[in-house]
Amino acid sequence: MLLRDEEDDVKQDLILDQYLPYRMAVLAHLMSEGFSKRYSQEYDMTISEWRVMANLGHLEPQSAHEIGAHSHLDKVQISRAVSRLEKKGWIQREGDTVDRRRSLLTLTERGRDVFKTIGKSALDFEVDVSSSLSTEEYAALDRILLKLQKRAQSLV
Amino acid sequence: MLLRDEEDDVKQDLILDQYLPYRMAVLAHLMSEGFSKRYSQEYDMTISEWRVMANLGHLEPQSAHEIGAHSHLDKVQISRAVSRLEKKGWIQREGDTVDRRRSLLTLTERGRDVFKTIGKSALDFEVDVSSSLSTEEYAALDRILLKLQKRAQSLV
DNA sequence: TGATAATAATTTCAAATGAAACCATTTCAA
DNA sequence: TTGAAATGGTTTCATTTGAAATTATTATCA
Repeated sequence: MLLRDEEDDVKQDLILDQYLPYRMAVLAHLMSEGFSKRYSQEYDMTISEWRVMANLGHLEPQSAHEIGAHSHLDKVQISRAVSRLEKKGWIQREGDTVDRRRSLLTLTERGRDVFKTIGKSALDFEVDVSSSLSTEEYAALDRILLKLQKRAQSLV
Repeated sequence: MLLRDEEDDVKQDLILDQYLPYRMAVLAHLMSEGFSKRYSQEYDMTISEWRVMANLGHLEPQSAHEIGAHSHLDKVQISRAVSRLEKKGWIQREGDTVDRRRSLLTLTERGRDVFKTIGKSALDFEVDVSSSLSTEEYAALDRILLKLQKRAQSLV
């Protein structure tokens, strides 16, 4: 499709507020701000750490590499997040006996509590944000994001 | 609205790929990657620099403060971007005679050429990414993003 | 087999970033 | 007026980040 402005001409010049990648960046930033504002009150946690925990909360055990494949974090970010989380006592590593390069990561009991608490608050936040949308709009957004992500992925 | 999963229960546990703020972050990142991949071939430019230039490309002159209000960049980022851009010879500052704390920024001729070239490529990229959407979907996305942004803004 | 390549994860080092301090100027209010 | 507060912008300093190098282990295949 061609993108057209109000006069139905093909878009000629770039206006930042009307530019999709910019709008996505701003919105993603606002959401991340808004959410981390909630949990950082109680817990000191970075985005990377949160993503690692969320992955483990969903499936355990996983290696750093597996988490990387499901979190859009690179191996350095994960390595750092993991060592911070371990220091906090929220996750633990166990050497993989089959492949000794890897460690298998699991949440500790305290880590699981933290995940549950923050996870709950994350879902609340999502509900809050998307309360501005109708059920149909939410469904449309889901479909559209899938398409865009697939397409954007192919362009990287 | 309540968010429901496939079994039509209210969402109970957080799954990262299905979590809106995460999906937005990933998509925004993919777009920014994809686009900067195109222009960074020819021009060495950061996101902050690009946003400053895009603002000036749309409206000149502007002070750093005005650009900040339209770019979601803080004053430190802008100050740095501006001095880099000036060093490259793409923008110029002129002291504001009315308020001598401010500088009025404009693109140089070369800067405008750069803006035009990259702006064109940015629009091409947007067309590419959104080619996966129908006209209706694109319109829906526009509406939805406006709502979400408004809502997210109110939650920060 | 054994040499080479590939993989998982960590470390290093330079550059980017953010928060707070700072400077210059302007606004406000007593 | 004039002194305090506010504003526009820059600098400083400590932290975070990313790319490339490094270490340890496993896979490949001649």
